[in-house]
Formats: sequence, structure tokens, C-alpha cells
Amino acid sequence: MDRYDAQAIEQKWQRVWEDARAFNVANPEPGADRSRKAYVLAMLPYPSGTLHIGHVLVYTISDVLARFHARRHEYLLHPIGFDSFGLPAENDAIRKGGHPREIVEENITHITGEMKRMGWSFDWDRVIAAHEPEYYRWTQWLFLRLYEAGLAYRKPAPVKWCPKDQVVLANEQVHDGRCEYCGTEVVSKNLEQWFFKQTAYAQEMLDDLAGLDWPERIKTMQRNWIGRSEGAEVLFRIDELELDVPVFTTRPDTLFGATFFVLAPEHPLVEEIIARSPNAAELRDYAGHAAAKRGEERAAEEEKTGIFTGFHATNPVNGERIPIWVAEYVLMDYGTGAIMAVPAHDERDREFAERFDVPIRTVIDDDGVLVDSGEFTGMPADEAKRAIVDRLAEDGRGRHAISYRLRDWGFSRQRYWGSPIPIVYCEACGQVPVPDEQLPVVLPDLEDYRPRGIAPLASAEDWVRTTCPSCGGPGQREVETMDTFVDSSWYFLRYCDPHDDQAPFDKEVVDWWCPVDQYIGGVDHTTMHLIYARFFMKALNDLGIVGFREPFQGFFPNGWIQLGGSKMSKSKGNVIGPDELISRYGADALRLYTLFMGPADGDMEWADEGVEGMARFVRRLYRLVTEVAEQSSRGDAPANDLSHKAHETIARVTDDLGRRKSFNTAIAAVMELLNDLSRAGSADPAARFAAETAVSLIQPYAPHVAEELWERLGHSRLWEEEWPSPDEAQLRRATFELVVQVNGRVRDRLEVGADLSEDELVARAKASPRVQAHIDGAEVRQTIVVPGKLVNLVVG
RNA sequence: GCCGGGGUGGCGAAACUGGUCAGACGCGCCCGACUUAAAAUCGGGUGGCCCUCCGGGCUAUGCGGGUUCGAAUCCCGCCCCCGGCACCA
Repeated sequence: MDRYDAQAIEQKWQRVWEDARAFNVANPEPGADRSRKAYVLAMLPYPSGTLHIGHVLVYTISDVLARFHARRHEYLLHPIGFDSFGLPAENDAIRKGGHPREIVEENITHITGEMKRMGWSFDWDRVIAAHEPEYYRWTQWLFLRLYEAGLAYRKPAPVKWCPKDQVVLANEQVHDGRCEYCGTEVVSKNLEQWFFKQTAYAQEMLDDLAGLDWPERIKTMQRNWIGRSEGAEVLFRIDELELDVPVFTTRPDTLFGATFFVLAPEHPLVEEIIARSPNAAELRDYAGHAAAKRGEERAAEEEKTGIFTGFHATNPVNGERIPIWVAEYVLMDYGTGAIMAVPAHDERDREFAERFDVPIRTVIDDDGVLVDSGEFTGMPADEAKRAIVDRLAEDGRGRHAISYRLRDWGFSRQRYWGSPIPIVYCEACGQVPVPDEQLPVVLPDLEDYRPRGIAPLASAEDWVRTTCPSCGGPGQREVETMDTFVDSSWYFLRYCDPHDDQAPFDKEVVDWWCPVDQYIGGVDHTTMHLIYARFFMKALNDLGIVGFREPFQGFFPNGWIQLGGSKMSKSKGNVIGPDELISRYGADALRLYTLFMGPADGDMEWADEGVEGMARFVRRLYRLVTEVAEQSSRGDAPANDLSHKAHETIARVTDDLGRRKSFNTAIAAVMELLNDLSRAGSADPAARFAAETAVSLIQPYAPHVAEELWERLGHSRLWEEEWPSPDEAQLRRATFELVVQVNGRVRDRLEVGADLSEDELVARAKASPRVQAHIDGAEVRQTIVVPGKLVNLVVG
């Protein structure tokens, strides 16, 4: 018998698949049955550098599911592409020195090779890259549709700025006050920026989570991020300014306890108050300093700070005039930037009131009933919430309101490597969209593209200078570029129709394939990409561009592979790449190991011995199956223990891959079958069937060796072979092991016929000498029978 | 603080709706075979404690209680870990 040679086998089958176009799928004929499609997708990689073991996990998951579905469906879409615009790619280019396009394209070539060596079954005819004009032309086109609909707009706003990357970041790209890409602490800047109006869909994004097959923890993360609070908006009158100022509160039932009023330092009214205030200098000093601080600094303040303005606001429920303060604990970007303060029933207000000696008035007693609250006194708090707002609404002083934590998505970037925003500024016409027929607005080549605080494209004067599409006069192009999350908000649509040069895609084709049935990717994108793409689909659906409102029906978050207890990252230098592992153990063993380590949605610790174990399993499979292929005779397998085991394994693996997405236990099931085959030996009449079953079931994980062994077993093209189904008759056994318990403790196990009645089972149980010893003549008070499993005798 | 997930051998883990002595499968370790030897490979063993040791007993799923004929699984209280949100009004 020959020795297992991973390299030779893997190269051989990769060539066969490519020649046979095994993984290329044509778009369906119009009217094709949608129940026969599966769209399996893993998040596309940033082509910055090479693949690491984390990528191996994600794409192996998607490949196992894709290969499994391919053998159960007529149409399977399993594409791949590159998120080649944006900071990760550009930073890699800066590090290596060279133009981002060259670096990115080198990386793509390299990564493509690695992906093919892993044996992943991508449809390479559909590959896309965000930086190619054929792609970003349509990103720009989609931007224009959103712009026309008022869903993309430009406004001055305080934004998060990363001083190292010299770029604006979306709220979603700031974690713990640090830059998503480089970890530098961000600062706040006031800038004119482009936004997508994703807040318009906040409620719907919340509601539609219910219909998605996503893990609960992912839904929770999105719910937290969207952050809905129910309450009321209440108008407070400021007589000195002749103005009504709205506040948001979740506790309208405590309105009678409001003893002061607070404006955020950035609140626009603060300027007006300063203008009319005798202590203007002091106020300006406080507000200026507070507003300049980062949110985290403000939150970290040991003691509450604030300053009295000298102005007063009138509480609409009782006409009381309460002092207006400016305090940094009130934030401009939540609610209305102004609050009514109820120190008796809010911890923060209480802290402030105690520090500055403001009165504290209790308006709800320990039983949750209103006190000292005018006509509402005696009413339970939850009832009063509604009643007070209803009453205010009658007077036009308030209304029920809902506030969200979600902000609009700031998507313009002061960097070079991204899609230009197709807008021209004209002195006469203002902001003018570039007409569709002039797309794409091509990103010009720049000698020095490095970040410098202002958009590098501003230095491409010839490119910036243009004519206004509206009046033909002189115009200037928008010099900021789009966040690469814009590119990735619709890429899965382009895969459906990747070569269309008339439109971003054919609507009918996209509506046939989409939504993505099974999406796979990192949890870290839960409050970024997964929010953005959902917003995009809802907006595009409202514009009639797509026929559905959710992009990803199923989502499987892959875990992280750690090395030495910490998450792999380039900066820690604990990155393992696939190439070396492939040449040492083979792609099949590597694929098996990444999924066998543990549940694929949890974190895992990498261990070299583990891959060796998998390599051992592959060799064992190869040896045993080859032996069977050479020695055992063909023909129908009889029903015996080994064939039963094979059918059970089919049922288990099918359920593990289909319903449970439990990749590690499916491998364990095949190992068990192989162990049984080894024990039974190749002379067992069911040996050939068991060997074929093992090979067929392991194929999604270890496609190369499976294909090779399938051929040795006298067949061809396992990838086209229909996924096996268990024979129901063989899943039922003639006998089973009856567990006999006395008082819930197992005392004996008996091999009994599966057709015995409950009474007969009890009789058998009682007859057992071991059981008798434990009953010891006592009376059996109760008998519990679980058919097919156990008998429990309760005595004494 | 609020929300979500979790805690099982030396290690990664299994046990899916409460039901076959909990620990499948693998790693590691131990013993044996092959070998001059080692590696590789193959076979066997492997939660803990104990006994009268070809057998058997007790104990064991973070801790304490409860429900049940029966609990890793359900309920109550506590401890710890991970993740999200957080001066969010």
C-alpha cells in the first residue's frame, strides 16, 4: 500500500476541480425554483498582508457549509472578493512603501493562491475587488440614489478624529474611545461631514431582528447599539430668551420633582445665554473647557462640575421656575442636549444637587405612588407616566417620544484610498451630484497619498478642478473619499451579477439569490458592517432597487483562534499563516483541525499537537479505506452493527451540519465510525459501505483526501454526489440496552428486544439478580418506564 | 449599573426536548508490540477516593439550597469569567 501524500493528492484534486469548473455556478433561468438555492457567504477579507489562521477558520466554515449545501441543492452561490479600499489596505501600502493599488493587487494575488491551496470552493468567476473602477462605479451610483432620496447628506458636526490615522471615524469605529484600526485615542473635532441617515431605520432595524436566524447574543449587541428608550419630550419655557426648550426624559412621572435644569456645554443656547449674561467670561470658560474634553474624560470625572447661568426655566406641569445650569455630565449627542434634573430619583442629578446645594424633592414614595405631584398625587408611577404626558400634550407642552442611541453614519474620510464621492461644488449651484453617465469618478493616481489631516485628493488640482454638471461653470470635486464600509454594504449583491456594466446588478437575479442564507464572519462587525448593510438593504428596498429588506437571513459568528492565551495579531507577533501549515500537515488536516478544536463560534487556543492529531486521523482514514478498497468485496451491505453505525453517523453528521452547525461533533462522529470500521476489519460485510460513508461524510471538511479515496472505491466526482440519507429501518435496532435503575441509581443494563412492551420490560428488570439484590425484598412502590431507554424501580 | 453568554478530567471538549453507571471524540500521559535504538505506526489503559481488586463501593459537572422516581440540564440564592452598552437623562 502506498503512503498518504497530502501535497500530491491536494494538488491533483485542486487541478481537477478547476478543470471541471466544479465550483462555478451560472445564474438561474428566469422562474427557477428558489427553494433550490443556497447563498453561503463569508465576510470578504481586507487584502492587507497575507492570510492568517483566523481567516482559515472563517473560510473553512463557509466552505464546509457550501460543500454540504452543494450536495443537497441544485444552485449554490459561494463567492469571494476583496475589501481592497480603505484604511487597512492603505496602511499596509504605507508600511511597505508603494502605491496602494500595487500593494493591494500583489496581496490579492498572494491571498488568492493561499485560498486555492486551502481547497476552498469559491466561484472565482465572480471575484470582485472594491478598488476596481468597475466596482466603485456602482458604489458611487448607489450613493447618488441615496443622496437623491435625502438619505446621504452633508452637515457640520462634532466627529471622532484619529490623530494617528489622520481621519474621521464613524461612531461604530471607535471602541473604548480608541481607533478601530490603530488603537490611538480619538479626539473630537468639528467638521463638515457626509452622513447616511441610518437613524431613519432605527426602529425597523430593531423590529426586524426578530425574523433573523442570528444568535441571541448578536441580536442583543445590536439592540444595545441602537439603544431605544421610551419616554417623553417636554417643553420648558425660558422667559428671558422667549424660547421653548425641549428635553427628553424616560421618567415623565417625576416631572414634579424637577428642581433644576441642565444644558450640555455644547448646547447652542449656551452661546445665547453667554451673550446676555453678566458673568459671560466665567460661563464661556467653563463651557469651552468642558466641550473640548472627550466623552471618556467627562465620564471619568470624580465629581460633578457645572455652573449656574442666572437664567431660569419654567416647569410646564406646575409653572415653577427652576435654575438653569450648564454641566458637562449632560451630553449634546443624546436626547436633546438638555435635561430636567430630578435629584430625588436620578443618581447623577442627586450627586450634582448635593454638590451644589440644589433642593431635592421626593415625588414618588417607596410603594411607587406619586406624592406632592398636584392632581397626579396618589397615582401609581407607571400610570402617571402616561397620564402626565397626555396632559402635557393637550397643552402642547409635551409628547410621547422615543430616543435612540444610534447615530447617523459618518462615512466621509480624509484619506486617499477610497472611492471618490461623486459630488461637485459650484459657486452658483452649490452641491451638485455627478450625473450617472459620468461615473465612475476615477480616483486619480497620487505620488504622495499619505494622510496629512486634510484630504490628500485636494492636492490633485487638475482633478479637483472640473465643470459644474448643472450650469457648466467652474466647479470643484469633493476631495474626501468614502469609508470602505460603504463598499462592503452592498458587495454581496454584486456577486450575483458581477460583470454587469449597465447597472450595479440585475434586480431579478439579485432578488433570486438574496438574501444571503448563511453569512459567516467575526463578531467584531456586529455593530459596524452588520448595521450598515442592514441599513443599506432597507434604503435600497424603499428606492425599489432590491426586493427585500434584510441582507443576511442566517448569521454564524466565528470565534477567535488564540495563541498563548491572546488574540492573534500582527503587532503581538503571534500570527500563524496557512502556507507553512499546509506544507507540513496538508490543507485537509488543517481544515479539520480548525473545526475540531472546539465549537466554531467560541474562542479557541491553537495547539500544534492538535493539528498533528488531525494529520494522524487523515492518514488513518487513508490507510483503512484503501485497505477496504483493495480487499473487501462489493455488493449490498447487510444490516449488521457496522452498517447500523454508518447510518447513525449519516443522521448525526447531517443534523450537525444542517440544523446545529456543530462542526466539531460531526468530525467526532466520523471518527467513531472509523474506529468501528477498524475494529470490525475489512472482512466485515459492511466494511465497504462504512468506508464509503465515512469518505462521503468527511468530504466537506477534507475534500481532497475524500475525493482521492472515493476514486479508489471505484467512483468519481464525489463533489457532485448527492448527500447520503440514513435508512430509517437501519436506524432502528432489533435490541437495545435497557438501563435498570433502583431509586434512580443504575444497577444493571440488559440487552432486550426493541419490541417488548412496557410490562415485559418491567418484568425483565425485576428478574435481574443484581436488581433483586438492591430491592432486597422491599415493596416496589412506583415504576417508571422510558420506552427504548430505561426502567426505574422505586422501592421502600 | 443594565443586557447577553458561560463555569464539566491534566488540556480542547461531548452529553441536542430532565432519562443508558457524566466525560463521546481528540490531545497529553502511561503500558505493550514493531525497531539495535529512536521517530512513525499499531494495540491497550487513563475523573477522584476506597475495598475483601477477573469484582465491587463511594464520590464527582463553580458554591449552597430546592423541585423530581431521576438534575450538568429546571427553580431560588451566592461566587467567578467573557462579551455588549453605559454620566444615554
